[in-house]
Amino acid sequence: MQKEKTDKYYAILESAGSIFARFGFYKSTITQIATEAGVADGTIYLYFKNKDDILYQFLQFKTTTFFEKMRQAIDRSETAELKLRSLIKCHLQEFQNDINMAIIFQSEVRYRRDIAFHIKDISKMYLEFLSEIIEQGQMEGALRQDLFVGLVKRFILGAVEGVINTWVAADGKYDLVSMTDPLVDLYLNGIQNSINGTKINGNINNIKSISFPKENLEINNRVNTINSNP
Amino acid sequence: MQKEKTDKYYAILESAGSIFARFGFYKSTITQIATEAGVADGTIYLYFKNKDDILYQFLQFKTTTFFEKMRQAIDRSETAELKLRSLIKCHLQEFQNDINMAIIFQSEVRYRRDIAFHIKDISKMYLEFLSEIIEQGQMEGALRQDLFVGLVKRFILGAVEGVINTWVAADGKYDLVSMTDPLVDLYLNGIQNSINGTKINGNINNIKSISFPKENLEINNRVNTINSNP
DNA sequence: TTAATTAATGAATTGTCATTCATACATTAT
DNA sequence: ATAATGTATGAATGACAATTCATTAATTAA
Repeated sequence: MQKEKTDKYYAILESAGSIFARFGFYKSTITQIATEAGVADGTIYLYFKNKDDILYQFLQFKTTTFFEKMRQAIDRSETAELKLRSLIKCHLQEFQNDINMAIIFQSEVRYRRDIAFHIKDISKMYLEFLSEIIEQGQMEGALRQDLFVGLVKRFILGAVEGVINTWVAADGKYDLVSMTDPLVDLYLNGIQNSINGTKINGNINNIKSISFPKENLEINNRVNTINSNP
Repeated sequence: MQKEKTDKYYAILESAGSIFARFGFYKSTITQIATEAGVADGTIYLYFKNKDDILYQFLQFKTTTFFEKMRQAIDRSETAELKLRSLIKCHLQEFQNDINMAIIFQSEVRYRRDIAFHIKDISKMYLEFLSEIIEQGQMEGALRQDLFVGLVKRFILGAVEGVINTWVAADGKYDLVSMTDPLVDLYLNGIQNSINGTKINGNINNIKSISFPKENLEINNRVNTINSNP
């Protein structure tokens, strides 16, 4: 087992990302991953313990970078509202930049509860960021005092994920990052202390011009495994 | 292949639901399903084409009932706001009543894009209900005119699913249905036309007494498949 | 009551991969 | 130039599980 993270290591990781995203973890084979990475099947076992370990390391690698960027995005902003906006924007941006990661996070991670155990729970850190922001917002007086934080943070995370799922289902054909402001504005008009006055409805209107896909686009070019005559 | 939907057919379906929910589709075996249903392995093939077909029929069966109830819930209410409340309540209620279905919908369906093709896209009908409600609300003047409906409906669906995922991860230990009003109130304060006056914040405060689980509860009693020494 | 038909069984078959490992190649040290 | 060490290969192995099917049991018809 190689210790170094060589070029080959990363080639295998990225290839695995693309294969897992395309076929799902269980229907992906080592041979597929090896071929796409341009190595022999056996070579994979010089760098990874087994198939599970490939997924595990992929997630580990991606989440590390992901959360570092997220932390920076938050710290760069002052007020809770700006922090929230940065967080969501960063989330959408990173997923847009790496659709394989997006697909794997949205489907594989939720599915594989055993993986979640090893990745010290991806959503946990995210939800902690959100708690932090919401509580700061309440201190500042920008957010309502009567919020049930435990619910609000799931509410926020769930909604971003819903938007990402739609984007993934449409094969990433439109600009995801431009959803940031309309989305945050939807949150705020729920979270924001309305006594506080002026709502930020801003440029919500002109977003209508973005072509959001029809629902039935979601079932495009996928392999059907229900055999009619087995 | 039997045509009739006998007791045995339903026994197998429910058993499959429980096994799939427990181990995930790929790690579930026909033998497990057969044993739990109290039949022989071969018997399953008298009622189902293959393993995929079991999942497919399970979803078909569950969604049919689910959407019938949902349609009724909506039609029973007058205003858009009440319809939305009924929809969400019905959703949470049905999932709470059948946690196996909840688990399979939340993890398996999103994962298996090939299944979505056969189930004419579960979320599609849901999103259509939401469109209908939102547009009615805009007609009534209860909801903002400047809403981007395509985004708003994903926003709503995503947030409910986020709340359900948390509940599932906590093994359904708390009352999910009681999340309805706090959740809808979060939506409304974003969607609701604020010129329209009186916000419905109602009893949002006392919800704090419900013990929402800590994030790290999400990784409880799951089987770990990453073998240290394969 | 016996024959015909239908339903159920579970051991045997079969296909599919993950994983291994004997062999070959490459690189560095002597 | 040769040995020693580290990498890479891909055919062979073995485990596992979905599916089949010859056999048995149950039910219905005559």
